[in-house]
Amino acid sequence: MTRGRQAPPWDRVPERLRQRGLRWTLQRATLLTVLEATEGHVTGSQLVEKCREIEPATTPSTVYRTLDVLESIGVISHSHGLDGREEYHVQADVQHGHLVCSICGSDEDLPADEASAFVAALRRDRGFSVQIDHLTVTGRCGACSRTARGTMPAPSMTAVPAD
Amino acid sequence: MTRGRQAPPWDRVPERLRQRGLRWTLQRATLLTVLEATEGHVTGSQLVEKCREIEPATTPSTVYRTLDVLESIGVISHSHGLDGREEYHVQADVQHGHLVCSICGSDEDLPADEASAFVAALRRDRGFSVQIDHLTVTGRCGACSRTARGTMPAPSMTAVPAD
DNA sequence: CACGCTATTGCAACTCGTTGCATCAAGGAC
DNA sequence: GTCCTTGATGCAACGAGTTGCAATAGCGTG
Repeated sequence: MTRGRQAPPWDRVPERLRQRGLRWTLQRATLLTVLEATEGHVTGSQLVEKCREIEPATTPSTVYRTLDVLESIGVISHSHGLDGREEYHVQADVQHGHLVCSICGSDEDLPADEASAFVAALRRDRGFSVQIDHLTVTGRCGACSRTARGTMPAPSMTAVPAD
Repeated sequence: MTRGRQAPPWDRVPERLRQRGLRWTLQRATLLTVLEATEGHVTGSQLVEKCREIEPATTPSTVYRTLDVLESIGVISHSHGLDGREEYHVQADVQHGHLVCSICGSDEDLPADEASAFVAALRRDRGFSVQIDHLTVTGRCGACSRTARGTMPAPSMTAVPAD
């Protein structure tokens, strides 16, 4: 999925911030360094830890606030995992959502074009413009659909004796 | 919303629990009472509070654990709000997901049939069976799409001319 | 280069949920 | 009715994030 696009999303971030009256600080540089070295998605707390490896004085609140800022200028985006926990990922070349399996926890990318019809319909019928990068669809992945016996009424939970 | 269906989802819950070797307790009765009186969605903490109005001794952990149990037998289901916080709702007659606006926070129901093509495609192409009740789509609602001028940085994607 | 405005930081306190554990009690067996 | 198994409860400690606030420090100005 590494098609074209020359400028990485984290390019010229300091300038982009300053243009908006925001500031470039050591803490932000640290976080950006971590993000540049990150592939796929990470949770907020993982980012805090990674930042601490570089800069032990890193504070959670600063990281989370910086993540918000970076998201606002399009450097990253976030969605929510199975438990609603935050998942950040650097803006990929191809916009995508996520398919998370509520049984095994697997997480497949859902390229924007696979959801385009759905997105288009929502825009047409309701004027609702979907933020695909924030979309997380929960359900049962192919493997688990075949494995898990039809025991469960809704693929809601992971376990339960059920006897 | 209240089409056919004779048996409410919370009908015969005690029996259904016992059939699985689970138990019917005062605390569970309290929560069920609250749920029966609830329309739409509620967050976990709201449920805890409502339970406390009836039974002040209510403990959060018990409520959350009971919610898990009730979800496992299909009485309720949950999805995640904008901030990833839990949103519970009693199993409605019509299965639905949610369209949450990241600007004004509005939350429209998305009836299952409006997503059926999307759901069918995912099952066909990937064997993934979507849990529609857990689906929360984030984006801009119709009103905000028209109103929101580039004022807000928030909806990362959709806008952000980055300058 | 010094100045001043205000964005940013770090801390502490707080909210929402989760989890380990010892204790309690539902409810089936006899 | 009493016993006994094991599910359920309450508590306390914890993890992820958020927020108010006073102190700090970018960075545009003059």
